[in-house]
Amino acid sequence: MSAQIQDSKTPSQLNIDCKNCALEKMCFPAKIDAEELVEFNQLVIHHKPAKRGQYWYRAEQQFRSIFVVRSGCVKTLVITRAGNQQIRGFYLPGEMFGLDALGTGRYTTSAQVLQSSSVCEIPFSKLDEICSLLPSLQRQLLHIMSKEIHNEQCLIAMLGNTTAEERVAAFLCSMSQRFSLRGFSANEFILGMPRIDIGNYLGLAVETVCRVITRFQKKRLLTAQGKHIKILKLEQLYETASVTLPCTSAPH
Amino acid sequence: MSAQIQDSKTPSQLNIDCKNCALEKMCFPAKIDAEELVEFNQLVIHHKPAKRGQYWYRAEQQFRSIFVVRSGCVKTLVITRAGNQQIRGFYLPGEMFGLDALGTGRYTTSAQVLQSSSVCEIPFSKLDEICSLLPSLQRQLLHIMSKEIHNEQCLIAMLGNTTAEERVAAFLCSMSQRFSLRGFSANEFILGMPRIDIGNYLGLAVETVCRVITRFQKKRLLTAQGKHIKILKLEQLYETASVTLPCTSAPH
DNA sequence: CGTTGTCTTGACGATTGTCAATGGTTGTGG
DNA sequence: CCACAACCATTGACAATCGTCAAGACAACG
Repeated sequence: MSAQIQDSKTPSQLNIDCKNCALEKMCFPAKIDAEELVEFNQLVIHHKPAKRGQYWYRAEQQFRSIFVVRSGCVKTLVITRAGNQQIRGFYLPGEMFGLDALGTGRYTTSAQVLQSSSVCEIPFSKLDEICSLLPSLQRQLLHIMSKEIHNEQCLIAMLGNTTAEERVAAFLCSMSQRFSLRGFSANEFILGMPRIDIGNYLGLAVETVCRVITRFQKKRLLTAQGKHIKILKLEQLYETASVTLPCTSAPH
Repeated sequence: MSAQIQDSKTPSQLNIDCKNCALEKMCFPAKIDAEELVEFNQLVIHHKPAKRGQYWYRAEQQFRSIFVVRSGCVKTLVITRAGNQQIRGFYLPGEMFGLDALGTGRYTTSAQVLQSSSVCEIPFSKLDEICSLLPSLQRQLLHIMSKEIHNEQCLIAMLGNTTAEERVAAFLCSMSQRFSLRGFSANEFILGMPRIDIGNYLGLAVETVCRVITRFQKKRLLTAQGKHIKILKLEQLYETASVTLPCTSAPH
């Protein structure tokens, strides 16, 4: 089952350069200098936008690349023994996925496009070569991975909360934070994923997610029209989330 | 608040050598050669056993070292806004903690001794130096971090389960696996942590953890006498856990 | 403009948290 | 070795929360 995105159409590279990318400051090459950036740019595959539902890789496939979201939203998931999908993470612009495969040599999750999104692919064999020449890049990679660990610890914090309100609040705070760190508004954003995926991710039924959001609206903490979220009382939302945020993905 | 373990008594180094350590095969220097191991061993601080309740580091403190559990059990935790502790992870012999600090330069959790345990400390500044000389060690560090990411994804999987039975089953399976990977029995082990910490970790009340374990005993899936767990039907426990395990810490 | 998927709400039953009580375990100091 | 004090594990009763089922509104998309 070679079910990569290349199956249906072969996406060619776009004429995009790391140097001009809006994400440059928060992406992989954030701390390397101009000359090195040119070199780095050459190994990156800047894919054309991919449509909803398509896969960047599937669980068990051999590790080949690390990916960075340029726009849109990507989710990672596994299929449980019962045959259900369980969502492991959402990735917003500037965030990196595929890192978990580095240790085992195989992807442990599948990565699927949620909103149509553009993604950059960094083949690891080449990255590894370059890293051994550029200590700063090597260090940058370590930092990104450490941040990833930190992010996941924060997700764990979120899921460790016992009540649905705490979890949903923590989820929204984490989203707010991630958007904010990428230069978007911390108070108003469009969620890239449907409620059912949020529920799956948080270990809650869709209906519970909806009801909690409705409750938050009645308390005037926020307004929500579908995926469009506007947070009115961020501080109070953080209090509801209870756990020690801020947590997620600072620019690398 | 300099609340490290050194406060009460200054633990001196033990006369222990990485070369003779039972964990050598699954620890940090697993893949480096004999000469390099000597060098590596010199930078490791082999601490004397620490007592229950003592801290190895606290959240917000400046990152200085990575730690490896040699024996016993260590938990990492944060204090929530409400002033409660939330447990982020348990670390068994051969497992490494403190990795999340690498990116931010500060520990994001506090690390506290559960069962009295021995720990090795690896000062990072020196490790960083050695790593730039030994590419194999550098690569090993990346692998360890990637594994850590994978582990946490598995925890996320566990917490993403909606029912208490699924969560507790997943927790026990994960423990079974981790013990097994370290050469202990997969079916019979002593949990290093009290029920209340398991509950906290899983987002469940203590009583629920107890009741689920009692239910498992009635179903003859396992027997439990306090912390002593004996799994009778591991396969069925995995089915109850639902999520795709195996997941945790393969030897690095 | 219909089709499909998503969001929202209500009703009800199952699960889980809270409170309270009891017995067991572990560790400490005499 | 014993006695005591913490701490821990377990169980029951009851209330709150959450999942399930069902139905309808809304939105996105071809």
